[in-house]
Amino acid sequence: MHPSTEEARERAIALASETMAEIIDFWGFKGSMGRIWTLLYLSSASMSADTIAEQTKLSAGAVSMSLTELMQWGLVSRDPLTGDRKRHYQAETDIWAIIRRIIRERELRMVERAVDRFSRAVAVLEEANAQVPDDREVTFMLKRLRGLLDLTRIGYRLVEKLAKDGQISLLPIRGTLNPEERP
Amino acid sequence: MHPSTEEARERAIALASETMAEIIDFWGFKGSMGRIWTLLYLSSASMSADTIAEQTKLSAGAVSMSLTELMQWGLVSRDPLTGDRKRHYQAETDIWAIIRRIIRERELRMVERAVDRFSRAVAVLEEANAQVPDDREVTFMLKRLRGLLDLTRIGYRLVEKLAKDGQISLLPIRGTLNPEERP
DNA sequence: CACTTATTTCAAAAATGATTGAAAATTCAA
DNA sequence: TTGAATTTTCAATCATTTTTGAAATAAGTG
Repeated sequence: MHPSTEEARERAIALASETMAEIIDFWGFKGSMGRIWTLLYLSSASMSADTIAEQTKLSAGAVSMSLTELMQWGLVSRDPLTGDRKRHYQAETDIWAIIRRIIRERELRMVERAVDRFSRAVAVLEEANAQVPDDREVTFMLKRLRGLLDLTRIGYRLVEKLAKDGQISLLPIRGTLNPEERP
Repeated sequence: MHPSTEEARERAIALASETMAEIIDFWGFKGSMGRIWTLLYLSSASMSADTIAEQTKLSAGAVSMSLTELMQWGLVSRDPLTGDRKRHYQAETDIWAIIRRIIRERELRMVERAVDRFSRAVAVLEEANAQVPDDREVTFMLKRLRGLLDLTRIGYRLVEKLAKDGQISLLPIRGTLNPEERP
């Protein structure tokens, strides 16, 4: 760690961690989680919470909470071998494994919930339709809602497959998205 | 539109539009955009802004702003044939086309920006490395940062392909995500 | 143990994002 | 044109999320 490279290292960290903050924020995590992960990812040595706080200019509390969440998602782990009172943290580097876990534990659940709710909406309308048949508007809504439900189910299988083996083809979607236009 | 089906229709709309609000919010749009789109999508007739405001309990201003944004993303269009002073709006129903447009115009740009910024970070370190060769830390950071950049570039090509023809395989990613572990 | 240091928790503050409401601008029918 | 109706804009308000800071808890050391 030559001192004269410090400025360059700092600039690189700033650029990379801001970028990662944006990406991770887009995925619904706090930007500071992205910054902390990047800081650790770009450091050859593991870091203590107070060093992280210092470098990211976050409070001790914020760092503690972010680290907890990062560890819950498996993005960061504790360094077991550190001759120090303080705990040290290191970034998980298998990014593909991280992505799969997040897809499995979060995106899949979201799509699952969507399938469930769209199904309930369809059920409500089917019930009304049984009571009062031939209501034009109910028939229309049912058609569209079933299309949405079909699509969401396809999405579920896609995300499931992606989480499982990192392979995906969107081909089966085409042509089923506009159910009312089917022959 | 049999009056006795009204309650069922309202329940179905509430269920579906809440679900869509969640999904769209996750994708970084305002939830109310999802609610408005769903309301229009489930209606056989196009709707005026004030009807939308009434049904969604949003202010005229919020509806106007949301409709503008929805039209910019091609999620909603104006109904050209309406014998009415007021403008009427209708939902775009080709969901696959919508998804592709959003991927093309938004996700792709985000990944593009990320590639650019990671490249700049790499350039900064390469410069430092030329000045002061053999700095262990700079070397380490370069290795990791190049891995991140590679990965982002693969992501770019993937998203590009997805936007272009709705087909994607993540297979090429595997094995390149952990660059320091390559043979 | 007892004591110091490190970490977590959480209510309050700050920051950010969404919505309102009313004024300004635009549209359209007469 | 004009003027009523509609739509847009935007500063202010409201709501949500993130961060702080300090007290409470836990962990490690001698």
